[in-house]
Amino acid sequence: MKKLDSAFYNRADVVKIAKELIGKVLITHFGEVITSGRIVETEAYAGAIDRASHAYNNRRTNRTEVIFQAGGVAYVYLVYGIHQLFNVVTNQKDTPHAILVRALDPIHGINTMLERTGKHRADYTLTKGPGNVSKALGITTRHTGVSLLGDEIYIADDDFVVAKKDIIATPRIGIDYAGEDAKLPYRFILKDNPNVSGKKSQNA
DNA sequence: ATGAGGATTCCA
DNA sequence: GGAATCCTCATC
Repeated sequence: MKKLDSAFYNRADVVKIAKELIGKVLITHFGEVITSGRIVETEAYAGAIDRASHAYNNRRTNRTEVIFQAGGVAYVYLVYGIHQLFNVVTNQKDTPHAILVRALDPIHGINTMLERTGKHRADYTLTKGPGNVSKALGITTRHTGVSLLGDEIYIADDDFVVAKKDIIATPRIGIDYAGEDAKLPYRFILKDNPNVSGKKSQNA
């Protein structure tokens, strides 16, 4: 397993990186506890020019500041007062690009994921959807700003091969407020993977 | 100080 | 289809 390095995260094309993250492995290692899963769904958020992005128009607030850091850190925030969403920050300092990880195929630590989520069966809902990804891997808003080059949270390449034709681009989910930008094909899913979130009509 | 709204999930 | 739930942000 090769941990992705700063050269991977610091590139300029956030949409391309979002696509490349499909098939990579997201790992959390807190204390002695390791959980991981293969990334099967991502969404790119193109910063200043993207109405769907929290950093649209270079909006800098306490919350969004971490997105302006150089690529390779975690951006974790709370939505609906309930769910914590894990993002990967990319590009250079002051260019606020981020990629939301929306679904995983569980690999390691499934029993721990069941404990964390309070679920009783390891079915496809365990890491389906961005709220569930964070919950299963134990990621919370405390981890916003954590480096992905460290050992607590990181992404690795285990040489798993994803065929180009098995990666499908679609519009992003839950961003109707973004006007025309809501139509951009910035969401990537691994074809036919049961963990992928959204309705069937959103996965073609 | 206040109020509106959200990159969701779960159940009916 | 609708509630849960609370932080963030813009505005007053």
